[in-house]
Amino acid sequence: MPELPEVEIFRQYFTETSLNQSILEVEINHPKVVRGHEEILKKLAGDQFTGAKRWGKTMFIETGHNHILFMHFGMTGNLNYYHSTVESPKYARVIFSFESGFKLAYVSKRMFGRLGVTKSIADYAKEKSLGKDALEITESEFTDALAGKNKNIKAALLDQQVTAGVGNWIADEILYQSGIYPTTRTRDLNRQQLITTYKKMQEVVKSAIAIDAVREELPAHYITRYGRKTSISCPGCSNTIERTEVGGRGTYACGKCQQIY
DNA sequence: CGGCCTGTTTCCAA
DNA sequence: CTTGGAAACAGGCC
Repeated sequence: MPELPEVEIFRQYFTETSLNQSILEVEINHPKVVRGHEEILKKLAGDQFTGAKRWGKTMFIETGHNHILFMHFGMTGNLNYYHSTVESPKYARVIFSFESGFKLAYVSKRMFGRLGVTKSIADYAKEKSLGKDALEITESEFTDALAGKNKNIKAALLDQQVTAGVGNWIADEILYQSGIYPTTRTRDLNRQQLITTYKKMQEVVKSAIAIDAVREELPAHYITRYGRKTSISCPGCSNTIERTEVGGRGTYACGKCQQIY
């Protein structure tokens, strides 16, 4: 699930459910997903969550004190808010109980995600070398960050140090919408093509957020609408969308509508 | 049983 | 320093 749009929806969900109520207890069902000392997470008991921000695929939760809870969701994480009379969701790895009788679970099936406490968002971003968020980065910052890179454009888009938030399916969609084949070397793209890529990145990310990151509701001219199980035909030319591997990741593209430059 | 997966890190090679 | 490949993490689904 969690690329930028999904994490943004998690952030909205969190904001609507979990703010400004006392935390009674922090239950750690699986210590492996906690980065750093478990004790520091437990100390959130008695505190409250006061706000939530997002940078790329990471969510940052502000508290009444001077520490920030970060959550990264890996490939299979999400949040679940429910009443304590209801059974906790499967794969709930960390559970925050509130005075209200509700709970918030950090759910992670494959446990690739991590959560923990950091001093500030800037500290975390620096430690992880996060580039500017895909929605925050300006056109010229984006083209500057890509200029001269020798790696293929898909790998560059996935590089969180270039811009943070783009994941595998968004990268495929950006390149499909831009008419650029994923293996094109970044330095072989001219400025105008990089600007197109930037604009399509904004468009894809924003439209995914607008439909609450429910893939099936993406526009009909998107190729990533149906996930990756069924073979689909290109909305532009009706050829079958090909599946290849680029940078070790499954990649979908149209060999006719996307050019190698 | 084998292959695949919306992510990241680490190690190694060129 | 840059790039890319492979493995590892864990659990399911087809």
